[in-house]
Amino acid sequence: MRDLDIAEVARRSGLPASTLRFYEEKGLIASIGRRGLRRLFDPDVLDRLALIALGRAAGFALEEIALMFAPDGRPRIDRRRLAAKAEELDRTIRKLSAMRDGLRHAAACPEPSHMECPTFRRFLRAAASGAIGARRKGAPRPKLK
Amino acid sequence: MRDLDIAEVARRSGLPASTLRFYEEKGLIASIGRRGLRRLFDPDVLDRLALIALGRAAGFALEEIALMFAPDGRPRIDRRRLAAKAEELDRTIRKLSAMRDGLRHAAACPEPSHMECPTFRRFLRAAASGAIGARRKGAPRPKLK
DNA sequence: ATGGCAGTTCAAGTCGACTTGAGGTCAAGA
DNA sequence: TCTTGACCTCAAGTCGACTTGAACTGCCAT
Repeated sequence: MRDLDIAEVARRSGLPASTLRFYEEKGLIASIGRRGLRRLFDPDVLDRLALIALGRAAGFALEEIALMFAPDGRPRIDRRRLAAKAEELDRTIRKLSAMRDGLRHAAACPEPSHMECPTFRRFLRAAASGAIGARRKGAPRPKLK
Repeated sequence: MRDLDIAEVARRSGLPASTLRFYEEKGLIASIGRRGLRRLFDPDVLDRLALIALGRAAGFALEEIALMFAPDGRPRIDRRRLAAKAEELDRTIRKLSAMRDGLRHAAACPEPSHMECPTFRRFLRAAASGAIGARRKGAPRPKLK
C-alpha cells in the first residue's frame, strides 16, 4: 500500500500535521481512510497541497481555493478568476514599487529632517490622500521559525 | 482657537474616530487637551497621521511606526530601516511579479486541464518547494465598504 | 432647563489561518 | 503484556488592527 500517514505527508509537503488536519476540516484535502484512528492519505494529496500552496502564494484565500476544486477533486480553475487576480497583483505591484522608490529616496535623502525634503513631503501627501493606499491582505505566512 | 475635535480630524484624515482613539491609545498620536470629555487635537496631528499612513502603506507595523517618532514627537526616521524595508518590498515585488506572470499564463493557457500544462506544473513545483513562498503580512486594510 | 446627540470609556468581538493544550486512543516494539 | 509515543478530537488561544456595543457624559440649541 502506497498510502501515507500524516507524518509522511507533513514531511513531504513541509506543512505541520496540525495544518493538514485543519485543511481537511476545511475540505481542502481529504484522507482516504483510517488505520485505527490515524488518517491515511493518497499520495495525490501532495499535488493538491502544491496547488493550495500556489494559490496561497498568489494571494487567494483558502475559501477561494476550495472553490477551485470540483466535487470530484479535480482542479476546476476559472481562467477569468486567474486573470482578475493577476490584475490585482499587478496593481499591488505598482503600489509597492512606488513605495519602494519612495523609501529608497527617503533613505538616501540628505536633508537633516525628512520633513524638509520636498520629495518626501510629496509622498506624505500622496499617502494622506490615499493615492498610495495600504496593501490588501495577501497571504500572511504562519511563521518563519 | 485652531484646535480640532475628533470629528474634524476624522473628516480631514479620512480615518474613523474609533481609529483615532485607537491610535491615541497606542501612543501614535496625542490629543492636546479636552473640552469637557472631548479630545482636542492640534492640526499637526494631520501630518502625523499622514506619516502613519505612509508607514502603513510601506508595510510597517504600527509598533514599528511608533518607534519612528522621537519622544518629543518629531519624526526620527532611521534611514537604514527605510533601506531595509525597501529591500524587503523589492523581494516581495519580485515574487508577486513571478506569480502574476504565472497567473497570466495559466489564464491564457489553452490546455484543457491546467495539470497538462508544463508551464503550470513548473509553477506548481516551485510553489511546493517554497521557491515562491507566500507573501508576508504587509499592511492589511480594515475594509473597503 | 432640557433634550438630543456627538463624544466618552471599557470590554469584547472580528477576520483569517493556523497553533496550542488538555485529555484520550491505539498499534507496534521490547 | 506493557509501555511508549505518534496520532486523535475538540475547544480555545494567537496575532494585528481595528470595530462594535453598552452604558454614560455633557455642550449647545431650543
